[in-house]
Amino acid sequence: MSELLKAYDPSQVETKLYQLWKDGNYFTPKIDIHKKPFVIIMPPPNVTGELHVGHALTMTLEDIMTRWHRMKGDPTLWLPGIDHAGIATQVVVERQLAKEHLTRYDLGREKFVERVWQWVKQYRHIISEQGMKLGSSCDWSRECFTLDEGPSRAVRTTFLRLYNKGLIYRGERIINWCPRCHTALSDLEVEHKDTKASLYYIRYPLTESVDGTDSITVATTRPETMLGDTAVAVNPEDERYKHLVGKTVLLPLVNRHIPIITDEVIDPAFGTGAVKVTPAHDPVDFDIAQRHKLPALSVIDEDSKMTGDVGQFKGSDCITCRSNVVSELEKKRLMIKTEPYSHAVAHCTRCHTIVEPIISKQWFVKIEPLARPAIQAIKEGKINIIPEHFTKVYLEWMHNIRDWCISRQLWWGHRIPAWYCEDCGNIIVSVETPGVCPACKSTRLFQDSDVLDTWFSSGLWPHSTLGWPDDTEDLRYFYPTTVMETAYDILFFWVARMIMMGLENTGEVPFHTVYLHGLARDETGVKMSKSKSNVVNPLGIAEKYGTDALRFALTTGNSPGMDWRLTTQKMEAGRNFANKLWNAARFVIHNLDAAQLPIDFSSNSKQLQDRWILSRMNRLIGNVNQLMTDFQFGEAERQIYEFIWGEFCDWYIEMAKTRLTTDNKTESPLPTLVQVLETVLRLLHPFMPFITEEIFQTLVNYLPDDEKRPPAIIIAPYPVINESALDDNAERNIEMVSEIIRSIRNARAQFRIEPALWMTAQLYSSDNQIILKEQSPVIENLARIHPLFIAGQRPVDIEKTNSLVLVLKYSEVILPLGTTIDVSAEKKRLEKEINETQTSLNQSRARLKDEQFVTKANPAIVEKEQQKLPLLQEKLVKLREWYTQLS
RNA sequence: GGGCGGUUAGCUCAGUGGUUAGAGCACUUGCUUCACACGCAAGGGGUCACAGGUCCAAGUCCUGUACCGCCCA
Repeated sequence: MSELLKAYDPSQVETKLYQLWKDGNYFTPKIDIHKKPFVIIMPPPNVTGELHVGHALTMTLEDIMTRWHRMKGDPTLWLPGIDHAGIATQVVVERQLAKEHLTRYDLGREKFVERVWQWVKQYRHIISEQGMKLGSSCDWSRECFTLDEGPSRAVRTTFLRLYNKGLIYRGERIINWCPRCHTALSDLEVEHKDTKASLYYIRYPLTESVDGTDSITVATTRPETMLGDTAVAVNPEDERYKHLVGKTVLLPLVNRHIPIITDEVIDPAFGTGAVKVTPAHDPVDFDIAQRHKLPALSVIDEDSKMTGDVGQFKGSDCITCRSNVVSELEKKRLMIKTEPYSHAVAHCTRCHTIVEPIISKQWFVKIEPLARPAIQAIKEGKINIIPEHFTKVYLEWMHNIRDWCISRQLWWGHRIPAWYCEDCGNIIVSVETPGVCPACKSTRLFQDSDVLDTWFSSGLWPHSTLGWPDDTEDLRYFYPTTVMETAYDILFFWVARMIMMGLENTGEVPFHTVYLHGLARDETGVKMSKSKSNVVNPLGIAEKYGTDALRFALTTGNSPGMDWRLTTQKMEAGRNFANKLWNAARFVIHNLDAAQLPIDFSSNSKQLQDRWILSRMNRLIGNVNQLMTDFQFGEAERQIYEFIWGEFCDWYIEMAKTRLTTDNKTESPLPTLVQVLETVLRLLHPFMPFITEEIFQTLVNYLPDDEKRPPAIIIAPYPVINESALDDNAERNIEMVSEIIRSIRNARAQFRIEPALWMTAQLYSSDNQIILKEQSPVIENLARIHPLFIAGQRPVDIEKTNSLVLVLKYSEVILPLGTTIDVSAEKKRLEKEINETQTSLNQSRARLKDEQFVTKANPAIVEKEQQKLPLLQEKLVKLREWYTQLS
């Protein structure tokens, strides 16, 4: 057996195996209208850069589901894609240009876009390669890019349809403006950071005094915007100001007359209870102005500089202007006071520049008619979110959603399919580029220069990738898809918009289940992000530990929606597990090789050890299938791990060694060894695809030819439980055997008996002699006992001073030690054990006496309790007996 | 301000009502045992944050408190 190395070496096999799967064309599903397909549309990674471990988790979880369903025989489609990531990619390429001391304006739109396409070409390739290295079994033949012809047409078609329904409109509204990116942003693209600032109290003089009052004091964090004030507002219930409502103030520095109004949104507890209203530079004030038909006066421009009729302040940036305004007000004694104040300031999520609310002409989606059915779909259970508590987060957001600003002043993305006629001013929205104006027949048309928010195309992804708006075979068969799997931080960006747009365009939900995983943190618990430069390249890990080890580390024992850390220990654990499995396989194959006979592993043995491991394995199979169905992948994987290591390797293989080496009459364990190995390989394959395929490919060379055997484990059937293999009796009997072995080993360790030394022992059990005699070779080998004497009743006359008596659940063991034992220490040990046994016996009795328990508890639990009682009683009697004899 | 999550072994985390709460790493002791030192064997280590409640039964469900974190405004 030279071809199986002593330690598993992933670098030798991964590339080869991925090629094998590709050559077999296993990633592309066969459409079968009689079967329900399983479909995942991959949330496409941004083309901004390489994948990080967060993507690796996404890919691994999706691959686990995909491989599992494929093995179950479902036509399975996992469709990969890449996102053009408008603003993010543009920022990245602009940064690259900056290193050459160039801006995008130096290149011009056409050249710049060309430059971005170069970037895309390079990274699209890298990202796909990374996906393959991670073992992703997605259908590369269907891979999509958001700017491909198909998805682009879906974008334009959707735009047109929504426009025609009046759900897309163009208008002047207050929007979030990034002065660095020079574009509008949606509410989701700004992040609020708590900032320490000042609250300024400014006195606005009344045009005429009322009852001795000649001014009103407002509080603000942004004194510079006062230049654009068009009102002062107070709460209608605020008694302090009732006499001033309807009066006029003279706005300082600009000497404009503005009214004092009331509005419900004003918080009387904030500052003085009176605030200035600047409709052009504050979203709340904009709403107030709409309600009161106040004019909006823009005083800050797209570069965050003061503009318009603000006299001496014109042209200065906001910050400079702020201090100038403050000192002017101080000179005029209108600045009452300032106090420290902490508040949330909006920043651009891409470049972290402070976002300026300004009024601008943009395209918007009227969101309420889209949100309503999206709320319904979740409430009616047509879509299920895992973990469940995100349902509330989703609904909360959906209920408070505002119209969505979709136009971006960028060059990279889907250009807005709207044209303006230079002659008659007509707006033409169209999927195809129009030649003439339908209104005036002019050919002087120019297209809107803006592009759409990237997330506009993301919202269409589950149907646009399948061919929508065309009525394609893919769309008919694979839509609605099954699962949308992604990190919870893009629930709103992705999932929510997909549900709205999917329902709007197709009338059906885009997917039935949303599975959300947590965010990657580094070893110290800090969230991974490029700006903190603590991101980890998954391929580095895969190279060092193996892809399977990485996948194991990412998913084992993790639960949905929880953040996680990737630690060296976890990766090592994954690598060690792979090596453990590898060596178990090596053991089996060695023995197959030595047997030189084809092994038919389909027949079921009657041997106790075999019945035991097959029973345990089938329990595992049952659990795993249920856990997978419930999306508890981490727990499923953990249980497979524990079975392979803790039961198959530690006990079954160790016991099998005795049967293989001693020339006895028992049936060979080889068929069962092969059967269990082959089955756990299939169970584990979705999680650790490479090593399981590699072992499978080697193992089959030693098995008799079988035409039904699949050529690769990737398409082998996933194990299903064989109920008839469940064997409580066998499990109890092996528990008895292992209890004996463990106790003898324990005693040997405690009394520091040389591990290599063989010693004798006597084993007493009135009810289990036959089984124990049958299992004695195993007990002897594993506890290093010879000979082992087995009888029914323990005799009274034993050498008290140099024998150790172990009272167990099902038996008693006498270990003659060569030396004299410390009787008082031994009595102490027994006392402790008697007490413990007595306590559990009391508990058990009390429970069984409790009528409530007996009548109300699950009968299986009661029965279990009843079985426990005689065992405990017997043990206690034996412990006491021995204690008395020692005295 | 509103909402959500977390608090379990020294550390990182599982635990989806059932009795004696688990894993990996770390720790102690012993082992070059013919699959594996990426290993084997035997151990030590827990008031499941706190306070009430529901239930035959609570780490698990409910209410409240404290601290940590996140999201939204």
